[in-house]
Amino acid sequence: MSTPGRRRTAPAAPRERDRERARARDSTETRRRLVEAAAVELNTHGFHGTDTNRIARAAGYAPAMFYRHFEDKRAIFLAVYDEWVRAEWATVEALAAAGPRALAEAVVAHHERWRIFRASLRALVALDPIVRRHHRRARVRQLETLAQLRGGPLRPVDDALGLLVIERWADAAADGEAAALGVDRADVIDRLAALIATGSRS
Amino acid sequence: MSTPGRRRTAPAAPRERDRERARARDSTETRRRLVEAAAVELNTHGFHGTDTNRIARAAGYAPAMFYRHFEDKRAIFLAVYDEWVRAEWATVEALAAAGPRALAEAVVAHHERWRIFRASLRALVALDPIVRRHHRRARVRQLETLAQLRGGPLRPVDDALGLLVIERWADAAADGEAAALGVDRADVIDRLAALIATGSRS
Amino acid sequence: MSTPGRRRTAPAAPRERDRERARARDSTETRRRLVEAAAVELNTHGFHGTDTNRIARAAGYAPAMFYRHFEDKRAIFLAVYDEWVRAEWATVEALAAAGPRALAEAVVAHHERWRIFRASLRALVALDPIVRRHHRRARVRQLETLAQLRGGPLRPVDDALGLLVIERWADAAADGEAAALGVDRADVIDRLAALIATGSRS
Amino acid sequence: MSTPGRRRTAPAAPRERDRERARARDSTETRRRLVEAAAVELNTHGFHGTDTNRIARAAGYAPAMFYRHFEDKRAIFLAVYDEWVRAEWATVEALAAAGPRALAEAVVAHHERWRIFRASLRALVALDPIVRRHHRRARVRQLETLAQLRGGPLRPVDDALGLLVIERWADAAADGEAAALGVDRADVIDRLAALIATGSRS
DNA sequence: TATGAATGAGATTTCATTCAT
DNA sequence: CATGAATGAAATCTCATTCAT
Repeated sequence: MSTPGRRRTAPAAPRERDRERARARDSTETRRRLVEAAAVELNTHGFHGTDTNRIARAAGYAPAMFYRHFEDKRAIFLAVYDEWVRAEWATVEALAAAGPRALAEAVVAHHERWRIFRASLRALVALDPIVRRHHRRARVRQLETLAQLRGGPLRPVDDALGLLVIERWADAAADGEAAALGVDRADVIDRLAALIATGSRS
Repeated sequence: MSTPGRRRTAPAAPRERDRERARARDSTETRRRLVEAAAVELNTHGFHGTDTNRIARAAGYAPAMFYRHFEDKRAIFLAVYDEWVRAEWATVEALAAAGPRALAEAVVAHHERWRIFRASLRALVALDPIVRRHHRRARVRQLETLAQLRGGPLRPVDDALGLLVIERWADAAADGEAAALGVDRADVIDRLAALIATGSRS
Repeated sequence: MSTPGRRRTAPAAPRERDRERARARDSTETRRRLVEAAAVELNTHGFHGTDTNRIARAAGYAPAMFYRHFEDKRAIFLAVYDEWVRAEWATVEALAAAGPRALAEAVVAHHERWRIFRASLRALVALDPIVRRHHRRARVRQLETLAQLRGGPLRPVDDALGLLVIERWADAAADGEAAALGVDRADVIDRLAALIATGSRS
Repeated sequence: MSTPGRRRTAPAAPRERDRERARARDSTETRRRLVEAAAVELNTHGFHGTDTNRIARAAGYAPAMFYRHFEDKRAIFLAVYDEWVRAEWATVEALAAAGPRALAEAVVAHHERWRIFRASLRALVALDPIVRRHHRRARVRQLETLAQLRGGPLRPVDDALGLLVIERWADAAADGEAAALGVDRADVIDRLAALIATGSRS
């Protein structure tokens, strides 16, 4: 329409939602909720199966709200990724003392929980230069953390290739690929534990 | 532009065209062309960035032609995948005698060529049950081929986990991930060669 | 959704529409219909009040059809503009021999019919560089046609400024602006006729 | 960017800010600022390209503030228009004694400054009845002022059509339309001066 | 076999406008 | 007076897929 001043809808505030809404009137909290909702959506439908309107709705907001907090879908994807990394390394650090087996178990469990999300991550890293850059920075940090945990200096080749193997095996255990190849979860965890224990000298 | 229907295929001289047409009357030839075109598209834009109309046009056909040969986009994706596996193992078999280094080199090169396609593959394997099933069957066959190549019996855990490592390292070398972690292509190939030589006893 | 192969709707062909449809299966005819429908929409709601989905629907097509024929809304706007210019000059040429009064009358009538469309045109010419360029080219051609009609050589300043005055007065008569200033349609036509007769020596 | 709420206004030093705040407590001052900001926005992006949130932000306020002072976007548009008319006639009156050339020059300069805004004005006048009514009232007043300036009685047809020509030529000079038709600014000003000098007896 | 035209359905994104404080 | 958060409602554009010939 060319003339201004239309408006048709009467909002009508649903009773039950009021308290939620009240709490949500805080920008960082809103953002947190969006990220949380996005994590679930992305981990259920993958990046391309997720739509921003649904993320917003799932978080309890109107579609437009999404764009007040994130430039686009990729941006929230990266936010979820950061959160994911944070959570994984929190776990790893918490279990550092508990020994390699516990660590291996935790890593696999973490990958199990985030199976779909991780699949999208890998695809986007290959397809989207911005995601790639972001991912690589995080990787380098992971490597440093790993070296610190091990207490030794960074051994580029070993640590890097070892990290990739850990990830790959954890993914394979997590999404049933290992099982499909006749290797069961426990076997993978054994190997992972061994790998973590010795470092990645293959 | 206001006119639709941008063609991408070169028209070809009348004479030659007739012969092409004649050949094209052959259903398998048509299919082959579609798969070939799809391979390029998929390996350039990824699964979600590829559009079936473009595949058909790139192969020299109208959009509807696509659906005479493939149920849907996934179907042609799987056809490309099969072709990809075939090509890889043809290479592997051809080089089996040339020693582990040559093999490692060839595998990395192959992954380099198919970087984008592989990224989509990994994502779809996680997201789409049909792709997953298809992929797993191919994997099992790969494992058998591998054992044959090695001349020994199948050692499930070692061979399976080894295969995953080969793939992962080859991908990492192929898409620059290794380099980003401070490991250069040659290092990866060294390790791959070593891995292939010993089998996967890590 | 991330997995391919959904499709839910059964099209159901409305009986009565069949013949229309059949005729429409011709690209230039479709384009013509879209332009025709766009002319009506644009001349009713203005450029910003017009939506491409409505144009397509009004022409008897699904929204997507619009984009097979026009890059965007501006493109169809320009197509309508071209058609408008064509129609106006066809009229002018047809009436060239009928004398200045008849011409003046016809021009005002034409502007009356296209009042809203012209309003958008003027705004877009100022705001959109591409529309501006397009418009200016058409203007130069108009000037040449005008000189030819008059039988004399092009007198840049007189002809150009005269053309602007013709347009402005015709617009003013057409949209009631003249009336609001106490000048009625007939007066404007008198003046226009005089102006056309003498050329624009003010 | 993933964070919302890009501010455009410079924060201003604490001291000075207080005083600004104090002044801003004055409702008319707030209104004035909004109108000023709106003038810039409207004259940069046109009516449809201007967003009320941006107007408010540019004026140093939150979006909601806009709606405390104006019913809707059209309302502020009309306020800017009034201001525009006021400014133009102030100029005209100031230069009345300076002769037609100076006047013509000033009018063109004024239109140059407000090129985009005027384009939106013309479109809205045609499309929006309320803007139209408003505009017409202002026009009638202009006509009266014009007659006063000239010192003679109102000659409806001549004055009205003359006013339209002045406007049209000034616009054409202002937005380069004249130049595109091969008439340069100086020529337009000559003609305008002549027109102003004689009144509009064409 | 082959086609060009056609489409339903939706995802992304924007904006005028209101609400709770 | 002033605000930041929030939103309903759409418009643009894309794409896998089918239809009529």
